[in-house]
Amino acid sequence: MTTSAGRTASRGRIDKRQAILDAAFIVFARRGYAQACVQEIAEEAGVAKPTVYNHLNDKETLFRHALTAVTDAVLAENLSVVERLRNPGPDLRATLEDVAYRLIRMCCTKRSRSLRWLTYAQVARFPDLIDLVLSRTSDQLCEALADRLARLSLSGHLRACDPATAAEQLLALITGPMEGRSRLGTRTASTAEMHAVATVAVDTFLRAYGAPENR
Amino acid sequence: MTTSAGRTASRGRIDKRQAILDAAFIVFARRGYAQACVQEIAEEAGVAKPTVYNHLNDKETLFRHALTAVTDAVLAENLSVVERLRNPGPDLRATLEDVAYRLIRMCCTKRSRSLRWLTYAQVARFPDLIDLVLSRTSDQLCEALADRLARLSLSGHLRACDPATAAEQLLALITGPMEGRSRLGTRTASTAEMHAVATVAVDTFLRAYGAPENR
DNA sequence: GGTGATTTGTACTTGCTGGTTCAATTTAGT
DNA sequence: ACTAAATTGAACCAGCAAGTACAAATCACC
Repeated sequence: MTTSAGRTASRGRIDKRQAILDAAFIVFARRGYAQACVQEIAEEAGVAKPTVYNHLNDKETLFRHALTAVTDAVLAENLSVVERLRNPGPDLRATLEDVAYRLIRMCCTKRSRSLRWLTYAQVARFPDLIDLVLSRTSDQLCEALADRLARLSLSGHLRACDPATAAEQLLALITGPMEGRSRLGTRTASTAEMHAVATVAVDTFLRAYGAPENR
Repeated sequence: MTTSAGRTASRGRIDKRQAILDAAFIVFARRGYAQACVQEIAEEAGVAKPTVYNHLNDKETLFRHALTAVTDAVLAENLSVVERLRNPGPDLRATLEDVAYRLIRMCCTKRSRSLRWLTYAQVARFPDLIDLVLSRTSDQLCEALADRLARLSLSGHLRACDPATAAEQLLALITGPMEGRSRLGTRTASTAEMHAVATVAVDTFLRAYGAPENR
């Protein structure tokens, strides 16, 4: 932790910290926490092993920093997708299908899958990471979606309902089937399959929550 | 469960194989695969370390056998719950809520959670286990549920629909929210919370798939 | 009681990996 | 060019766990 963010005393060469964190996530995602050895991370970052320990104290902080960084990135992407519901076009169903499809694509990203997998896999060793990752992804995403659904309900596009549970269920209808179809990320789903899941999820959602004219 | 099943040539003492497998699952669930040392498994089984290697060749086969055994047990329990839909009473909604609630309770079992966690956590090391566990739990459960829903559809209790997707979505509505609420099994959900999730899941399911009089 | 197979305890080898040390080298800024 | 910081490569230590060897003890069965 020589110079963290302030950046007055510049590094001897370029800033290798980011390269190390990126490499750490890649290697952790490839091997898992226990199997990932620091040597491999150093090689992936194009750096010597002691340099890794210069920037991050030990393997655990390396893991935490790498994971939180990716978590923030994934959250930002997800939120930007949900934000599309702020201006629903005349065809609500089409807009929802578009959002659902984009969310599915996000969840199938290598980065997103690795993030879910790593947090789930290390729940025994780092139980607090579950809370951090889950609150910054699922919870905030659900919250944002609930906001949009509430407005849609007020404007008469959806029937009166509890927006929080509606959001929770819509997300479940989207991510649940995809998790099974993709074998927890082992199999890569086709575009057609993702479209199909999105369509059918929105269909049941609108049957349950749509205003009579959208049902 | 001293002597397992057929077992003509009885072991020197009682059959310790089952005790070892049970202990293995317990310890693997407690520590994770990498952190679980064979010594601890042996102690948990009340057995010496070399005895473990007498019955199971190495740590990997130990893991595989323990996991498949638990998989089969969990599947059997889940199937027995879905079987309750074979005789739906006059109140379909109540029956569905009962089944949903029981499934939720199953999913929150320590054994069931450990099974999901272990398979997910070791996907990098044993990718084939994902297929084995998923096909014997999610897939077969979904299949059985689809069978029951198809009959309900034919008998006019549900609207005409594709039973496979209906089952997939009902399971998603049940398990998805619970996975988030329980923080991937970190937090133990209250009975009230489980009932609430079951009720609201069945409600949206019936809004989307119920026959007009059940909607 | 005898016999053969199984179990047990202990100790050992082996291999791997996290983390450190250190002298030599390279780099950035002046 | 000079200095101070950062980087590098290599070696090194410590700990931990998988798997094995082996002699002593124990059990099932006759």
